[in-house]
Amino acid sequence: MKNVVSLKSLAKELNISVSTVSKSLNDSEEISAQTKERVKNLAKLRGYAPNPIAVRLQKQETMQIGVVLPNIENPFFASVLKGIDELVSSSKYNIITFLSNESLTREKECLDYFSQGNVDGILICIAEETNKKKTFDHIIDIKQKGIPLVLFDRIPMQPLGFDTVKVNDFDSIVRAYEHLENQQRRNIAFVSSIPTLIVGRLREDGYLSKANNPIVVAHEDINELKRSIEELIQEKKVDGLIAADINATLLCNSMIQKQGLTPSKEIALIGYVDASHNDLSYPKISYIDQHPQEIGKQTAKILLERLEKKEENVSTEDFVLNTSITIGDTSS
Amino acid sequence: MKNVVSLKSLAKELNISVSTVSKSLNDSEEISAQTKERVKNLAKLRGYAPNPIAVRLQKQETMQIGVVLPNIENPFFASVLKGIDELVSSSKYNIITFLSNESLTREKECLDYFSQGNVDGILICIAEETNKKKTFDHIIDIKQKGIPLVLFDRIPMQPLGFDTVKVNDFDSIVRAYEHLENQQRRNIAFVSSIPTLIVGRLREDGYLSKANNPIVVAHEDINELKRSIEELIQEKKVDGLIAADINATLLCNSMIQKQGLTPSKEIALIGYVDASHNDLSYPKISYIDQHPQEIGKQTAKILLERLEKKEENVSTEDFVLNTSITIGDTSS
DNA sequence: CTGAAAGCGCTTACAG
DNA sequence: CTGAAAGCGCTTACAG
Repeated sequence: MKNVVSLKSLAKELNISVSTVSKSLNDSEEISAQTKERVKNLAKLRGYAPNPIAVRLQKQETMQIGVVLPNIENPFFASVLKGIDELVSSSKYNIITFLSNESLTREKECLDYFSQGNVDGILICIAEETNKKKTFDHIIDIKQKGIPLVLFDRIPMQPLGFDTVKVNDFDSIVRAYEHLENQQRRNIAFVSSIPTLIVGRLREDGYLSKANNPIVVAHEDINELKRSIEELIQEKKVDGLIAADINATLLCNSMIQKQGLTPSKEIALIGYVDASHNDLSYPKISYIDQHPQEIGKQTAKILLERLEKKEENVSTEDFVLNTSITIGDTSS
Repeated sequence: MKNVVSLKSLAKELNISVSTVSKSLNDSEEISAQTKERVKNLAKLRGYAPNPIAVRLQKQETMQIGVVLPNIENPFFASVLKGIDELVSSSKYNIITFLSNESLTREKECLDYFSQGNVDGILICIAEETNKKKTFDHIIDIKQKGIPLVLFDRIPMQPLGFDTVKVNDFDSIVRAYEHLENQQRRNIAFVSSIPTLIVGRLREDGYLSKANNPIVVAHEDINELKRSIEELIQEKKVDGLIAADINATLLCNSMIQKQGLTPSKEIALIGYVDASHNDLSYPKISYIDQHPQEIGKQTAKILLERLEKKEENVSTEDFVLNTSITIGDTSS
């Protein structure tokens, strides 16, 4: 029903062989200009498009790139995906998107599927559960299959032997700290809802490297975190907050607002937010911009390059992208 | 390099024919239990997985579903995608995600690609540009190809002959209006950044059906909208705001906050927000919950059913899902 | 310059 | 119960 027009049907109509039709459409040197013309004209007329599945079987390429995202509802990953899409959509490849929903089991299923010959390359940010359990065998296995894979954002401390793309988390927080110091903030606390996540630990380390009397408030449970932040603010011992992730940032801002404090007066805040959302809000929260689209683009770029040159033994690279600080109303 | 283990290699190792191996692995009745055992054991031992491309070519199915989203950075669509993923990932299909980025041209490219035999079914929300130009030929063309397609969210007024899934936009706003009326709000304005979008018009119509002295503030340009909202609030002639979309909602809230007004006191607000973001914010904005994941699930469900029974001439259905109102701090 | 043949890795009537 | 053959729709050495 779909592709009634095939190489065979074109060949029959033109009274020539399938091979000649195929070669003509692929602009082979072997074929006379005249024949090519005839074939191409009819092909256009009949609206011929090669059956992609057949081409892939023949070429032994899937033309597809598998992407595993931990959580599409986190705007960070949505933007990363947009960046990936921008690069991939202008290549010959397509994206198959899988969501691990932070589950190790699901992540394994995704990689299993991918490694069964369904994709030519893989882009993955590991799930929270994977991060916690430090189980990476299913990822390392991909190497045996000869499928290029690029890790992004949450990069395990131990090298897994793949290209990686991340931002300078440690430095980002150091610079956020310095920014608050320049605002004469002297009692700066660190608030996190991702204490066990790799990026969360790096950010905390950045904070600890600067703070003389560190105050760290960290809970994975949002309600607990909320209560702790509330206490922290009510005690009035801090005049600056650095939040390690979007949830912590929103909670900090929310608690400050609820207390009726003036943004950036009694207490300054810098953290991580969704840029487009933040731009339309008041107060605009000062934030560390990770340029998620750039992360996506860089990740895709590396994979596309790998796919292009297909050399298996090239050593892997670790890309570290820079963040920038956008100052809003909560620190000025 | 990838699939060194194939039916052929298994057959050779077992000294039986490829067809017997194939049938054994597919649990054919024709094969003896003993042979099946031998084959399956070796297959497991060698880690055999059928080459998906070859299977697809044979079965004339791609096992893939194409999804076109206008804007992945809008949390609404991110959640819809999550809903779609939830259903599709437990089926035999996979999702190929394309982003139209609100461009008609890009949307056409996506559908062209899909219709060239790359997917078995399509899920699409049309781009803003498509909506504006009312150009739907590229969508209607899909019907000739016999590929099932389901439209969601932005459903053109004129029927295109496909299944559709949307929410009751008109009624949603009517109920939001009534909610504010119950709060003794008497001068309720309508604020929109999507005046030309189908859903925006329906929402506006809902508002107009209720308001005696309607005040509509609508601009696609965010900065203009911002100025207009500011004026509207400063004039102090309204005590209630209904926002038609996430951007309008955030701007309204931001302007109210900036004026130092107490949430829900001088002026009430209800609109559209990202639920998870809103839950962590203060003030929590009262909002119309569209249950985007449910939209995604319903959309995917319909397509999967179509794919299952493959009847071509079944009449199409229009599904209208209900929204609900979640009351926050901005109206109580 | 054109075409017959083999093959990509599978499935499935059909024969034995 | 097993296997040889044809075919899914292409591509590409190879012969002519």
